[in-house]
Amino acid sequence: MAQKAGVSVTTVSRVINNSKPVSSELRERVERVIKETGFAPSEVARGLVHRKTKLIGLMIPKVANTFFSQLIEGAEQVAKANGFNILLTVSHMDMEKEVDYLSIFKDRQLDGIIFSVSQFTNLHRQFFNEFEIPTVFLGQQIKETPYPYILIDNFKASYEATKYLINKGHEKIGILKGPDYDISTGYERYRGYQQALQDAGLAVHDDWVFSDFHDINNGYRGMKTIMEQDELPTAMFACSDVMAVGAINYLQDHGFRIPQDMSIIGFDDAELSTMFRPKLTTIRQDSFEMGAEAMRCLIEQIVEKKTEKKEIIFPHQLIERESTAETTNYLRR
Amino acid sequence: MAQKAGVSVTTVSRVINNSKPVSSELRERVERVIKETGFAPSEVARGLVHRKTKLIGLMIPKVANTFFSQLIEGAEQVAKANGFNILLTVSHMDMEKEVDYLSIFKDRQLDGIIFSVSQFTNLHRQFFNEFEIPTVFLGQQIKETPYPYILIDNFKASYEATKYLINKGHEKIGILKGPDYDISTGYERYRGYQQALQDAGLAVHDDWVFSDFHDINNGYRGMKTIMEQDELPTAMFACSDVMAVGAINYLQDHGFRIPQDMSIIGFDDAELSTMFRPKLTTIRQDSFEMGAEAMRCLIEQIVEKKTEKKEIIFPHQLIERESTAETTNYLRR
DNA sequence: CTGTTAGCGCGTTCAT
DNA sequence: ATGAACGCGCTAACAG
Repeated sequence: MAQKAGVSVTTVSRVINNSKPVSSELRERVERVIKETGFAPSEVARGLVHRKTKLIGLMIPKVANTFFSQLIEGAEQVAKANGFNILLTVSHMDMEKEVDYLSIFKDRQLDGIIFSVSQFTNLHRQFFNEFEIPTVFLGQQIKETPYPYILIDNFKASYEATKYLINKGHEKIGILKGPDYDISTGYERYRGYQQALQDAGLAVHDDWVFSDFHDINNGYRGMKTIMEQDELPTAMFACSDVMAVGAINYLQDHGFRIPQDMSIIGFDDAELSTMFRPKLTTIRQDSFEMGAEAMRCLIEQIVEKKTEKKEIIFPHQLIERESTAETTNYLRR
Repeated sequence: MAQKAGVSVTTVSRVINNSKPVSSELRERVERVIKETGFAPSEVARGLVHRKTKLIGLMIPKVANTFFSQLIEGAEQVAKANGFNILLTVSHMDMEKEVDYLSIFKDRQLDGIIFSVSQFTNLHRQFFNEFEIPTVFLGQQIKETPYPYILIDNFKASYEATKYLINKGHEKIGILKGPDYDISTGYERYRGYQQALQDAGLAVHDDWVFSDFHDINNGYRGMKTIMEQDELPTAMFACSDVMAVGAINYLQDHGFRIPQDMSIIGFDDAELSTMFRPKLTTIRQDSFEMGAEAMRCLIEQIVEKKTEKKEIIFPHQLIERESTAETTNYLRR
């Protein structure tokens, strides 16, 4: 390339990067050859020199889930706009895999990491102690690293969801939640639910609590389990829209009407929640924007070369639709 | 690292790669230091030497779509198992972006590309003429490159879907399809529909043909448009489950019953199709496995260092559920 | 303004 | 069995 234009590689580098003045004659000559050959500098070699790869590691538990797939799109868009690309990994909630991927991120010298941790174990701790790499945590309050995290106030949102049901006259309220070790959808959301009940002088009924991964079948199973109890709730707080839909499926399949026979509130406001009938009353969180903001925050760390502990709390919003109603002549077994 | 162990970098390289015999004494010494320091070789530098990055570029039009999100998971899993990682890009059906990303893939010296093209333009052609990089096309029959493509037989699948409706006694059948330039979901599926009608001596009714991106709102809009005609179909072939769901939403919102008043068959067999009520009759395609197979095929090209034109046709399957029925006293306006 | 030199962190000769 | 020297493709520092 350089000799084709009859100049030194340095000159080529200079016209490409506009890093130093080059006489218009040489510049033109170089530019012409670039056009002709379609030459473009190797990002790998550049990465070696600059110790920057312009690559962001994005690690999430699952792709096939509206929350995360939207989040990916938000992150990708911001990354692209700033000249970064995304290396995507899927952890499937497997903590060993997570740590494994972290070390791959390090070896590949990624410029930064956006990480939706399932659980912060000692191995995670060790990694972040040992290596310094700009990071943004997603969905969990990771307080023991110097890096920002971004999430909604799960406790508050769940408190509001439960309170909303209580205000509708419900006193018997069950919950379909994530696994216990999932801090946000398993632990925090349960806490909010619990607190709301307690503040209203209502008791938590253990038989109405069901925990598992968020998928439709578990929603179905969870609702089934609960409907097999002697005493039945009149409303359910589902910690995800898919859980809510699974629950509604079970109920409808067994002759119950929503919301007349059971009120159900979901969480996420996935596309699902408006295409499903009845349309879901739910808690909205803007996952696309959360992905975008996480990426912005990360890129800021990278270019400013400094990270400050930040807590970014995203707003949530209760959206009332058709799956919830006032308590009135509700069925009893 | 090398001096910490009191050996040359070469020796370190040898124990890490097991490339040449090293005395057990030095080996142990090196291994100990590796353990202690957590040293791992820079993948970037390795990439520069080997001209291999162990990175696969995956380009798809959208993430938040079951078909693609499952496909990503399939591809990621196989990549991971073979020591590759995925650089993910989202094209949003924008052809300029596609070409843009292709050139990024080249500059980053990715080892291979999995590419869901929206439309193969001259710029695409030019790229693949100019540069040699292992590729697998996804979802479209790209015949003009030496690279394999993988897809289902869209024509046949649509033919079967339409035929199924005809066998149920339907003679007035509409279609909700992708945009015209989308070869697979817009063009091929329409062709299959058309051919099935023709073979049955039925005419294509242009007023019952609606084309747009596959999303729920367009399904709703499309169905609305069609239901505003003077003459109405008794069955619809929706070229995606989301379109089908949008259509059903419109119909149900306006007092029609599915399948009694209108039969609807979808396409994809997304998770959606069983959680929605009525459960969707649909054409199943295994997107997870397609992603996995695409990745296998690509990695094979990479390691064997030779590519042969292959056409991989994936099986599809009609799954009968609740959204379709025999024609009987169907409504007329 | 331009070219030469050095070095980013490895792997791969080629000597020893 | 080991290490020194070279090169992967690029940019930064130094000369001229």
